[in-house]
Amino acid sequence: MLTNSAKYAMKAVLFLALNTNENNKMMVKDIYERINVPQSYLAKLLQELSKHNIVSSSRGPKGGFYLDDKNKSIRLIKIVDIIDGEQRLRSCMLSLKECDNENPCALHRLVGDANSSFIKNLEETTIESLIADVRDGKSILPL
Amino acid sequence: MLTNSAKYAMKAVLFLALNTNENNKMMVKDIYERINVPQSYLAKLLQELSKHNIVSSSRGPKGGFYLDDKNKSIRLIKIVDIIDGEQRLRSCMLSLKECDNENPCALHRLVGDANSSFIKNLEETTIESLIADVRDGKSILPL
DNA sequence: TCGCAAATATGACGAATATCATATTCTAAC
DNA sequence: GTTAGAATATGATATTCGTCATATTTGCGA
Ligand code: FES
Ligand code: FES
Repeated sequence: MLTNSAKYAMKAVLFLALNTNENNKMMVKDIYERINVPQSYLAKLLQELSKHNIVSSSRGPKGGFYLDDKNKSIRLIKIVDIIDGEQRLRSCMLSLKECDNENPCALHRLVGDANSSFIKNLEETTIESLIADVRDGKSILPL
Repeated sequence: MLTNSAKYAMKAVLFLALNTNENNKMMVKDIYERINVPQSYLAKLLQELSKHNIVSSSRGPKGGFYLDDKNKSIRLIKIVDIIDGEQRLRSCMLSLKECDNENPCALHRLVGDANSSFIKNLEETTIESLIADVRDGKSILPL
């Protein structure tokens, strides 16, 4: 479903959303232990996300990664599409084409609307709204 | 979610369920094109499934793979657990532990009951009942 | 302006998945 | 029995994913 890289990226972005802003940046070396992602790997992922403007960054002393308000309004789907590619999440269980409700493969009804509703949720949910749940204690940021 | 191998295995088993029985076996070389799976790869998968008694087989002239009635009453989950291992399907979106509804991670509600209901369906559905849909034209076996 | 602290770029390596190939073993049929 | 046709066992290779390491670039602060 999601690759490990995408999960790490999510954790990182969510963590940044909770702990940073324009005036409060964080460096890779201060993040990786908190979210349990290998340091260099995290660096690479954040650089990739930065290149695509999902997260913001600045170099030099006092530099680091952070999320500004614009970043926080980004939808989750962008993260996984950038890290995993757009295909991975959307391919059918049996063939390699996209799901087709008209001509469902034998497994289609087993997965039900599960997958498509998951995708839809990713498309609709912004980083911002997701972390609200964490702040409210409705969900947690594990590890 | 499912590995490519698991998808291939599913296709193969479903195909065998539709086209074989004790008196009507099929060889790898007559199957692989029909389900669009590389020949040697399919062979390996079927051998693995055979070892675990998901499919039946016999060697020598007139031999091949097939599904008997007992095989057809097997539940789909066994196929994926054997090919992918039991963990893969069941790990949480963000951490590596199993999902916990008490302490849901930030993404838990996005995937909703999607994943767990998919697993449940796999646990409940037998090969037999699944191919009934194909026979009835309710679903297809793609590629 | 200089030096240092950070991200960035690049690429090497390892591990798991996907694929291919071949030698061996079993067995039905003659 | 012998033979030929099939699965089986084994392992080599390719590709993708995950991880690590390092040289380079950029910009803040003294
Ligand atoms: S058509 Fe195959 S999962 Fe939807
Ligand atoms: S607790 Fe993370 S997906 Fe369920």
